[in-house]
Amino acid sequence: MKEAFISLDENRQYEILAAAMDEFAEHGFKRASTNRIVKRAGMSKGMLYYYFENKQTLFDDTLDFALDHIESHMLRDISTGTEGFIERCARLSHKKQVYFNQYPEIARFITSAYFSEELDTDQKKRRDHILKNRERIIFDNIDLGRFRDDIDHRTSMKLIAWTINGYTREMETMMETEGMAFDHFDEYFEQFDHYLAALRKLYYKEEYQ
Amino acid sequence: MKEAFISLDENRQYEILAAAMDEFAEHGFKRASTNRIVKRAGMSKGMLYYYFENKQTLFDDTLDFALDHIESHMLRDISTGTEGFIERCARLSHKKQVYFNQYPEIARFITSAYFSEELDTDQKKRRDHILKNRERIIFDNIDLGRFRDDIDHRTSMKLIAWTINGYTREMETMMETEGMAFDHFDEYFEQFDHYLAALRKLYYKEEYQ
DNA sequence: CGTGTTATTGACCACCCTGGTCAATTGTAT
DNA sequence: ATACAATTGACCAGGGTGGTCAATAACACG
Repeated sequence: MKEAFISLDENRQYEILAAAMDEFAEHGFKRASTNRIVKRAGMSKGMLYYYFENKQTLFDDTLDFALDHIESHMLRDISTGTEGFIERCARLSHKKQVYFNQYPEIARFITSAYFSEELDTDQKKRRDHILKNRERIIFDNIDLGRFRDDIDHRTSMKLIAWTINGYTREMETMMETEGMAFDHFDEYFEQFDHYLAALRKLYYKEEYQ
Repeated sequence: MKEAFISLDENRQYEILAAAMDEFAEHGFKRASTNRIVKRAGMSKGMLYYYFENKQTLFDDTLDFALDHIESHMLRDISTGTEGFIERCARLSHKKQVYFNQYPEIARFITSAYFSEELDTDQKKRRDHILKNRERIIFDNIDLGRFRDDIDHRTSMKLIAWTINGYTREMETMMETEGMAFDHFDEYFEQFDHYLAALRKLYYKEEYQ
């Protein structure tokens, strides 16, 4: 990441990084092609090496950017006071959904990095640290009193988390295959509320439904 | 697929096809390397072309084999009489789990083919036909009377399917990352029964729990 | 206008891997 | 000894790789 790149217009920076993220996400580091990256970004081969030292630092800088971005955009301000587990899952899920919709390149890139064996030790550490944080926060400050008592609370939480993940996964694939437009967005949230109401009826005591 | 391959020992045939499936699953048709396939299969380059015409027919024959295999091993005898939806999902999920565990190469290969744009029209048709069948059977002959009536039956079925998929997905990733041995298999089924009992308590009328 | 600086190009490099071939060798059964 | 099947891996032309660099284009300042 040379000064030439840093002094670039911010939007142009993002376009280039997005091209790199798309390519790295699809092929991994080793099989990613710098030729395809410059083609995607609409620039010449020379410019890439005017902006970055080499393929490795391009990848490192891109990963740094992506992790910074997801930390500051998705993981900031997700802590709250006490709430029900269903509400917690729904909130986090919604936040994730919005982020994935707004920055699909970053989301895909980080997802692929999650399974990658090509990261160095520091990068793996940072990636795992972020994921650990997310897992911790989901069970923090939950009002367990809302759960019906004839089912173990841990069991309820597992089942609810699986259910809501299933719903969001189905929506994701629907959006990917059909290319969901913004007018379906309301419909999506209506449906979501419908299912959440059902979940409350199933898992909560009557007074919390 | 020349006679030389057909007259081969069946196990050896499978080893070679498995090597091809691994490679195609990981890289898709175009980026798959015949050199890596022969290395995985432990044979020389020449033999591959002694057994198959070229890369394309190798892929076609491999896909044919895989689709035949999954049809006869996983999709045969999955129809039954009437049963509850939870029991249906659990049964199909279990069957899938067992198959994925026994033939992971085939499962991965077909999964990758599901998203592939590199198939020809006939191959896409056949692939979609198999998947359609599987989707149809899941809602056939379900005893809807078991569901509690204060929640819409379609809603219940959606929620249950997402939940059980979530569980099996978690088990799959656990097995992939930790390399689950057979001694954990019992534990896995115990847990599964535990969650199924909870689901029955949640979604069924009292007399069916 | 000239001059110096920065941005930008794409032809070019040596290298590696590709799908596929084939003459040569080994194994085997008669 | 002979015929035939199985098996090898060096080899091919072609294409893609990460990376370089001399040549320009664009622009700023005087």
